[in-house]
Amino acid sequence: MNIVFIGTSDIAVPSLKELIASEHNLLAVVTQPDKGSGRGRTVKFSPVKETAMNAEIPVMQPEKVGEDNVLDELEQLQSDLFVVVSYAQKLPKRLLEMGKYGCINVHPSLLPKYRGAGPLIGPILNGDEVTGVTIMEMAERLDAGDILAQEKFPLDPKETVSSLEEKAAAKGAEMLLKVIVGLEAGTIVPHPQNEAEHTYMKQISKEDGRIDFSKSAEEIERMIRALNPWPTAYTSLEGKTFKLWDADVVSDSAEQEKPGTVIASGKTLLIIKCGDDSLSLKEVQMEGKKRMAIADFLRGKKIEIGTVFGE
RNA sequence: CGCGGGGUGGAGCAGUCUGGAAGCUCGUCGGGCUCAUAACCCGAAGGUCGUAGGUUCAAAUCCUACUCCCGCAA
Repeated sequence: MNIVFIGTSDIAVPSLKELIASEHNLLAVVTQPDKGSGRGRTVKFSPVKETAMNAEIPVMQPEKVGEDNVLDELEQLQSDLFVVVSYAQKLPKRLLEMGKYGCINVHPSLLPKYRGAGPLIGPILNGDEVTGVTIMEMAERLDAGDILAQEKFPLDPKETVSSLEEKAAAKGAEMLLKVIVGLEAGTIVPHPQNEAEHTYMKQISKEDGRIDFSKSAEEIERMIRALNPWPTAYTSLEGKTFKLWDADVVSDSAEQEKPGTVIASGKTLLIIKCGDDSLSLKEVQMEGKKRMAIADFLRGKKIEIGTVFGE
């Protein structure tokens, strides 16, 4: 089958690699334009572009995929199918109807739950026990298309967005090839999403990472995992940003302490009071420093009991 | 040329401004104390102070270039 792949970030790479390794014919890869990013504004290629270039597949990087000249170019490719994974641009109707088998999307959540920008973050933030990957026929409305395939898997108690992304990317890639086979054979029956059950995750911003210690320790611990690797849950210490990469919930008997206060400090231990229960910090990062185990951090920095974080 | 912090024994840091014997808290190894210990006491090993060059009687410290790591911003 002739396929055009549309995607950008890391989570799209396993799917792209599967397609490259398959018998299908990749006509082109569409990805976001290179832009100066990172420290010192170095221009870096997207992970998808890297992969495509290594496989010597033509790459297109339109500023807006909806422009007529871009669509004309895509149309000339005469692709049977368009596969979209994490592209971050809305696709116009003309493109959705272009391929013989249409335009399918790999979405790392159990649609209709977690439509939108944070499908990986939602399940962790809410403490779900199960999540999954959905492949759907793309519709004009965001993430609302008919479902072609869906598979579930359990979330690890210490799951982070990074670890979940890896799992979902691998699962998605595996499902993708099966779906393509099914489309060709005509054995897949699309079924519509249950609109009544849909939930939506909005884009997370840097500010969402600031920790409010008056929340429960459990809530904060989930937030730490949900915001790893970006933007990372953070607070402040001595006027500097202090990121939390890992922490465990512990019960305490210091009900009267103000949230954010250090209630225990030792050579390998630092416990902060939260609104309900406390957090024992495991891995932290001080502004300008690398992330490190709490024992390493405490070796060079003494934290007195009573110190208050986030002020 | 976006802004900024940093690279010092195995780990985390101080020392750099005001050049003049390599330090702190740990870890490791050996010994002691102890019923015992992650506790305590005694001792030891372990460092091209990111790299290269320069200034100087003398450089971790001052000057120049390079490199790697990190925070912000995007």
